[in-house]
Amino acid sequence: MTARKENSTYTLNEKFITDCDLTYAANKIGGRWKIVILDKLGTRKLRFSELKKEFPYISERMLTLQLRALEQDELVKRTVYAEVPPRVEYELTPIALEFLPIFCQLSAWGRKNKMLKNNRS
Amino acid sequence: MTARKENSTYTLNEKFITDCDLTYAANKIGGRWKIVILDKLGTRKLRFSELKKEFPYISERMLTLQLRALEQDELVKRTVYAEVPPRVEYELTPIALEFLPIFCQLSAWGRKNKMLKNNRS
DNA sequence: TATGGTACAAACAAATTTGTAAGTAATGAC
DNA sequence: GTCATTACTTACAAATTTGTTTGTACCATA
Repeated sequence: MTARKENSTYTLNEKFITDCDLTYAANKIGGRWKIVILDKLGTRKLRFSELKKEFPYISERMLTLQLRALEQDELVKRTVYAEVPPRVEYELTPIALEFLPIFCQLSAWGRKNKMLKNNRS
Repeated sequence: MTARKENSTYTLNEKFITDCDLTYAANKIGGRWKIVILDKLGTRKLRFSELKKEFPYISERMLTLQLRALEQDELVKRTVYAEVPPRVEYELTPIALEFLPIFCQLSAWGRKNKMLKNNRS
């Protein structure tokens, strides 16, 4: 959300990349956290504090940032319950659900190729 | 490849994330360039200069770095022909080929959801 | 002897991402 | 009136990623 030079190569490259369907999708789930968060939410709704427990070392800041970004991209729906102490639940939207089979395949690739790598070292 | 603090939260988080099959795989193709490069190489072998033409604003340095990383991860095979002027060809390895169907699905997701977004704005 | 094309490498700089530490608001229990 | 709880926010700092610029090795050809 910081200001950015309009015509830096950085920005031109970014545009080029998000024009492509493939990398448009990839960017939605890029970075260190988004995929795991979506994956966790794939099994069930979770509150902020429950999510935090899933990732032992994530900072609250990071978790909030990622959730906000996912919300912005309409991959996650946020529901606030006006209680004290507050309760907030996060769940996947329909378009995020479509990612789940892809995650499965990625996961299968990972499982397989981690094994191959281990058997050689 | 730079030195890093061994037990920073950053590193702990990274370990946590690459332990997971899903994010292990995601990390192999993460960042701005790897997916597009693999995708281009999915159609045919390409030389360095041909790849560069595919991405109008990429710097040679970036392209080299990404190709090196992909080679390191055994997703890309590099062949040098001892000619003058030099010729180097890049092609996918068998394990990289397995990513292609996943890219297709990601691409389909992108196409669909970019359209949805455009129709609303 | 000078020039040109290919595929880089090195030094540096900018931009973005991720992490740290501290603080806030609301409210009901003690 | 103090404290604990939850889900954050803010200001700051560290780490990583990406980009810019300049330079190099190779030898064929002019």
